[in-house]
Amino acid sequence: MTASPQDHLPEAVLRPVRSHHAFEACVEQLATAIRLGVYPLGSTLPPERDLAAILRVSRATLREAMAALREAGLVETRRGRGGGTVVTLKPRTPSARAAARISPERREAWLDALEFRRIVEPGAAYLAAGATLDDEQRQRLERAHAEVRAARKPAEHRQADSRFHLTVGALTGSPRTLEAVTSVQATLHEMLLAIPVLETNISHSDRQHAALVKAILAGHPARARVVMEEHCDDTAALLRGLVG
Amino acid sequence: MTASPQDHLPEAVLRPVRSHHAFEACVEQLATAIRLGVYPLGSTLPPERDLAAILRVSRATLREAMAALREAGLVETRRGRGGGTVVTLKPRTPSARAAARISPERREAWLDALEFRRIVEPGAAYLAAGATLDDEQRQRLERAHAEVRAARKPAEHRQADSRFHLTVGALTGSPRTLEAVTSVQATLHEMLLAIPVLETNISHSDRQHAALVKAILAGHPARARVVMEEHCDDTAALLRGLVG
DNA sequence: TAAAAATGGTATGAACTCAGACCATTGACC
DNA sequence: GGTCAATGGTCTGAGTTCATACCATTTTTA
Repeated sequence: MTASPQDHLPEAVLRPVRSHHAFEACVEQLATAIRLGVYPLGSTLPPERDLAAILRVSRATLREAMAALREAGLVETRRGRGGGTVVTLKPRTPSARAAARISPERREAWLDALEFRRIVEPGAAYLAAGATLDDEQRQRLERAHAEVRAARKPAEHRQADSRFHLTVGALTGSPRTLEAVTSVQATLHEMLLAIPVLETNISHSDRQHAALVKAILAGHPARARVVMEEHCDDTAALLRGLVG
Repeated sequence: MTASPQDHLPEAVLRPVRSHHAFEACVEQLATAIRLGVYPLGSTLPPERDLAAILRVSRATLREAMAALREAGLVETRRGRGGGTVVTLKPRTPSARAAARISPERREAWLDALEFRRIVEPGAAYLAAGATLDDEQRQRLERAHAEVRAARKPAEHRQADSRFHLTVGALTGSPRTLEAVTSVQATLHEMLLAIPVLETNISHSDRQHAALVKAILAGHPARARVVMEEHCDDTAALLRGLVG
């Protein structure tokens, strides 16, 4: 039994406790959900009381977050029955804004996200393919895929792609896995908006999506994982070249 | 563009923002680090000011957490130069306490952790084997492995095993991956203490550890991943039978 | 032996968060 | 048209957390 902490584990294992301001964390989550297209343009967010319960936060705090979202132009709010908060943010066009200078820390975080994604999303595909899916779940996956194919503008395509990956994560039935996929997609989305990326090869990407859907619906975990790995590798290769 | 939120993603994507009390989160993290053996019996925690900085929390809040740890008998504190807070918690013997009744929610969370682990730890092994490791890192891995083999009492073996897996996570160089491994190991540790598990097959487990170390040091990612997958599957099969 | 340094211990006022109650507005339903 | 339910808007007092000092104790070092 040693009398000193092991190796350099301590510094690496202890993580910052959540950010001071709860309302900032709420803004973060809601803005991410909106940008990723979980709540698309024109959709209504849940009532404040419900959202507060979901985020485990007081209504007062949630309302601060909502005010910030309103301020930033992501949503608008109407009172009264049938009212609520509606998404007004149009999906941004990728690379619409010139890439701001990227801090080294952010660059590190981005590259880390790509590595983590290479683990998490293929794992999610594996789990989803191994799960027994009911008809509704199968339709959900096919609908998400159809929306990606149907999207014409780059901005819509980007959101539909996020939703597709989140849907795969949701099909795993594993909350932790979905949380990891969400976190990874949020960072990926941030990267794709900040980097003036060349037009991605959409048809190539769609062939991979199609193969993935097929493997999941057919219940071939190993196949689904390989396809997702290739998909992640292709995106990562493109992005790494532009970031690193 | 629809006018309603997509599918059932919203409920699944939005996560509770944080536990209300920052000091509870600190207690949680520190207690986990101590129980997992990151800070073994007799080791000294970092000074309060440093810990507060690491956890991004005020010293006042950190001290509340420390008081709780003292209260619970995990640590003792001495003042003055050369003083500090020392770990006094002896590692618990697995299944020393009769299994308390396990709530359905906890059971769900545990099963979820096993699924997530099946993704994360093999992924970490893959990354670690693919990374170029310097001599110190290689020695760290071998030392962690040696400590597992050297451990005689079940309680010490349990901690050494945790540290071994955390070490693999740390070797990936990916903060997100290490965070995921830490979270998974914390839940796994909780399970192993709460369930009156049969004596695990230590020699079997050690053969897998040895194969894993070999694959990582030799730089064979695919091999490392397969070995870790089998290792996770074996543990999971054992635990699932007792939990589910 | 005295000073300095490193550590935990204490105090204070401001900012944040919470829970719960109540108010105001609007649309749905009878 | 009237009633009511669902929704956002407001208020308040208590509990938490923070940042920043300053104090007390012990060991190291000059």
